[in-house]
Amino acid sequence: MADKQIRVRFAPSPTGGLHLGGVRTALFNYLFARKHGGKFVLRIEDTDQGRYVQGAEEYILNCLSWCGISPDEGPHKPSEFGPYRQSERKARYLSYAKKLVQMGYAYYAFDTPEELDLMREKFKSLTNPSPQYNVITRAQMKNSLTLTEDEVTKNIDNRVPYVIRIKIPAAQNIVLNDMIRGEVIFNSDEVDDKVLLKADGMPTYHLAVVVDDYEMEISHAFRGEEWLPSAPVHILLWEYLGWKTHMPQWAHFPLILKPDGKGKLSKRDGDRLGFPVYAMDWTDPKSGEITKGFKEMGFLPEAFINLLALLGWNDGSSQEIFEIAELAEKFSIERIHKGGAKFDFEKAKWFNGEWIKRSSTIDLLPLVKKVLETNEINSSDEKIVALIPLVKDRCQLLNDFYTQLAYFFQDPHEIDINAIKAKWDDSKTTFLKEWIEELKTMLEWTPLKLEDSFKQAIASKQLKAGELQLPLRIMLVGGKFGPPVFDIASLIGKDSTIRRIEHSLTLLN
RNA sequence: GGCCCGUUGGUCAAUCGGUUAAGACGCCUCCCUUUCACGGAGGAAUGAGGGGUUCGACUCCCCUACGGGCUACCA
Repeated sequence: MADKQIRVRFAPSPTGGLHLGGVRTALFNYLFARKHGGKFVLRIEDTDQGRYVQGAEEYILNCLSWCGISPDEGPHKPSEFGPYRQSERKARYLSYAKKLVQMGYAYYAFDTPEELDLMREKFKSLTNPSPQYNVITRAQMKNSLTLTEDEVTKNIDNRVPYVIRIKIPAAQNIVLNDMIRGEVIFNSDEVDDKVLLKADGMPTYHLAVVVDDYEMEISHAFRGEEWLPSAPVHILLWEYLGWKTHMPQWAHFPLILKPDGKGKLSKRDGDRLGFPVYAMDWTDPKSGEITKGFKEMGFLPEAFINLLALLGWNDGSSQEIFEIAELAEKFSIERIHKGGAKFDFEKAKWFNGEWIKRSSTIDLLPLVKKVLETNEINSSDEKIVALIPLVKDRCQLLNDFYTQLAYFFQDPHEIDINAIKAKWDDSKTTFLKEWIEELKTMLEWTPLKLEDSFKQAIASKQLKAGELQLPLRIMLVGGKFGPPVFDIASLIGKDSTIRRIEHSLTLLN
């Protein structure tokens, strides 16, 4: 294994939006490949024609590309290991399935869905609510183990629909060596005769994953923990196909769980709790329904990757902010947790805030510009460049730049006038009216001059700066937030400053 | 129900037999700041329970409890 090329794969099925757990699996694969100088391949598991969704494959590629973890090989970048869509590899699965039947490791089964239901109903008991198709039950079903050879060939000739099932041996220990969990032992009596080849001629995941991992020379196979129970089927298949010595090293990643209750995180939880679950916006081609993604929610890909990497993995130090190259350097499968992690959106936002703070103005410029544009604010680059340093410490999501910047471009839509009213009186109105007159004659419109002017005027009226500076801010920006007030006044200009004060004054009457 | 995986503060988590059980998010207090953030200093908060093994267990073993996954001609 040491001298073998490291090859890993991410194998999503194109059924919809790309879940953050999927991105993390892709990321861990990518990091492992980078760390060991291997190849990261994308394989599309589109064997379920009923669940296939138009556009999902391209969308997945876009997500990975946005995250900066584009695969080295895949349908978009073929090499000698292709094709990379399982639907395009159909013929191979059939021939391997037949080979397994010939060798006695699999068999034809002609049971209809109704007959399967019937069987499950018949064998159902309190102690066994979901009977399997296994050593016991297969003897009573319609398959090439119970039928005569003639009957079987007749069925096939008559195009009676059939599936091919693996024939799980009785009373055998199947050992999985998992890089994260160590040795996991399964008893073959507990695993059922999984369908390998479906009636439509397509393989199930079980067959496809081992055929493809073998043919694509995958050295390490990583996937979510939900696959652990079917691992014995895959191990048996590697053995039966005579490829045991080529079997990849397995690792089953812990699941990403719902923040509140129980269970793995789903798209629904995001909708319910108000945070994204998909990497990017996903539009369902049938319903047209849009599901929000991290990208559109205002996440930086660097932050997204960073927070995902730390969900179930750490380098053993207390460092939390990593860029992708550093992750690739420090990553190791052995340091991945065994237990699932609840997703915490607050912490996710913190990561993003850290990355915004770390990003340069120039890197932020196009992103901020876009946020402003989607809110119908068009501005020169120069102005945005001047503004970004003023507010970026106040933004956790890119979209926060809109709230933090809008009042530089337009008068505030809403003014928290009640916050002013509470401690207002005529003397303050008078003061501002007089100060406006002074502003009108002001030649140098700089923060410093403005502050001087304001403070001197205040002093001469025997008022306190604190009592008027906050109201002034609210008049200019609409609320209690934003950079130093005289910076704002200076940047929005004389006319806007005076207009906004006057407007608030009329509201106060 | 069965099988499998897991279990350190509310959350993410360090520890790989000997520590006052790190750090981070969130929360609270204070400082900085006549706003909000950022930053700084503090604070509350953790080994599921019970048995072993050991001079010594968060760490190793067993049982229980709890959580999760799987149990499709879906992946």
